[in-house]
Amino acid sequence: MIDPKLLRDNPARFRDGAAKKNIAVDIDRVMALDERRRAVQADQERLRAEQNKLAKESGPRMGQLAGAIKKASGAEKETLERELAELRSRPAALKEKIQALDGELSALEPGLNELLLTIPLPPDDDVPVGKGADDNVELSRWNAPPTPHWPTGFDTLKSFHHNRGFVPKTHLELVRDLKLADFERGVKMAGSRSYLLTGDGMLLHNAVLRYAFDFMTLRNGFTPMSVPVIVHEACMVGTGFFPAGREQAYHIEESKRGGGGGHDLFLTGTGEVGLMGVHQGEIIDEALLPLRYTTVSTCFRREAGAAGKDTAGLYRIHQFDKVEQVVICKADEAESRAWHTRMIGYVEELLRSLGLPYRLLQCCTGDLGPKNADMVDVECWMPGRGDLGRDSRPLGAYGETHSASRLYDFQCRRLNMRYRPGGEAGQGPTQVCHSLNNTVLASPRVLIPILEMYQNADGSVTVPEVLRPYMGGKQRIG
RNA sequence: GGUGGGGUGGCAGAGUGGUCGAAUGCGCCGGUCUUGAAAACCGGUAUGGGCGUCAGCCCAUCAGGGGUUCGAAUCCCCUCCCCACCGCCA
Repeated sequence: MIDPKLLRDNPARFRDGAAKKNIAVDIDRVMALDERRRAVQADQERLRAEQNKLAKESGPRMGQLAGAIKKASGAEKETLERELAELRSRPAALKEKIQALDGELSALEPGLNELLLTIPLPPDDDVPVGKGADDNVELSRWNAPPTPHWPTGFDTLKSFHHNRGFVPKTHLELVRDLKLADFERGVKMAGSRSYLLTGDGMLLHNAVLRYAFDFMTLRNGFTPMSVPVIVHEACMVGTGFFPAGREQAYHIEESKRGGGGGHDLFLTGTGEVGLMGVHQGEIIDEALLPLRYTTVSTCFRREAGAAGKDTAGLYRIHQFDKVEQVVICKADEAESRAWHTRMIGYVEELLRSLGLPYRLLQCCTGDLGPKNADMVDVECWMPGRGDLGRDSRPLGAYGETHSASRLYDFQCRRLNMRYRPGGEAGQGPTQVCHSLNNTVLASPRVLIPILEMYQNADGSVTVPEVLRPYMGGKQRIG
């Protein structure tokens, strides 16, 4: 959520931000509702103050009178009753007014709160303005240098054949021929975009996840975590995936079961939700910041609206596993930016160690979600992807494998995660934390570049050297 | 799933209709004393929101929601969570 105070001070900034992101929100309506709410609230508070004062002043007298009336009779009783009735009439009138305002508030607030949740975080000024993915800007490329295994290295400007001397198979062909995955049975069991990983396919999947997890925890000091992947709606709203992405999440309607009770639950589409939810509603000890968490978790995505897109293979699927990194730091733009660079750096180092050519893309404003101020995607080279050449074989293309988001306080405000500057003894108000997140590695999607890049002319696949310890020393598949 | 007991400030723990945003202890911060520290003593110490140029004022919050009442931490209803025992279970 954005800071309502900032909205009041500078609505134009949020109007612009939403426009740049291509997100439709009626800022003027939010402002009007917000103003009305505060006016009603102020009225109500004034009346309450009066009510409290009256209760304090005349309350005890009322008690006395009520007691005296019980004992009294005749004219005396009548006098007392009259006095009591008079004392009661004023607070009673106040109460009616307060309740009327209460009614107005409860009619107003749900709508306002819902609208506030839909206002996106404005993109940073240095994010290029654009309509969609086509306007993203390439920041850098990394091409695999020569190795003993591949003396030529790999240059993505040249064809796979030129680089390696043979025509590559696509990952679909490789997993079929090497029996690494089974799409037919996956679809039989769970419908489209479902799959099984079998044999060496499963081993490779586990190996690369474990390698990435160890890379973040053992080598880079991130705290290893296991977090829930079925969560309450509050976690989804708090992390900013709802309401905008509601259609993307699997929904478990526990509340609809017989017997009543039970909260609805949602399957998370990324470990980010679980990691960010950990400290929901907490005031974090400043000395513990920045929190650096990493988790490996199964991710569930409905892929609503993606019908017909990337339907084949391991690219776009409903269930996958992902190592995710999250940083929760102080409210400081420079620190947030520094972490962003660092978190992308981890991914670059990881991909380089795997020998996978990649590029960094600065996402344009139109490609940002509601919750980020800035986002950098990492795309790996996938030889079996892209347009077909004259031989009806794919020419190769970059495919998104990572996404690094910088969110300022957008998430932490919704999650109510704060810290007190100056620590325990610190004076002054609490501050909302900043948060960032970035993929470390998602599999099986990353198996696509691994299999396609490491295939050999004879149809086998070499196991990347860094993964061999995680595969019992195995050097080759097939 | 069954039965019983609970949920109060950073923590522990009082409080069963007004004098309670809340005793007391611990912790924490500041001070006195001390060569220094400890002890002792004194003072301070929740969060969110609104108004105000400042000083400050006001409102809300005792798990959450609703109700009774002039007035609720306290009474009533619902929900959630925790603990104990029993049952079931990977």
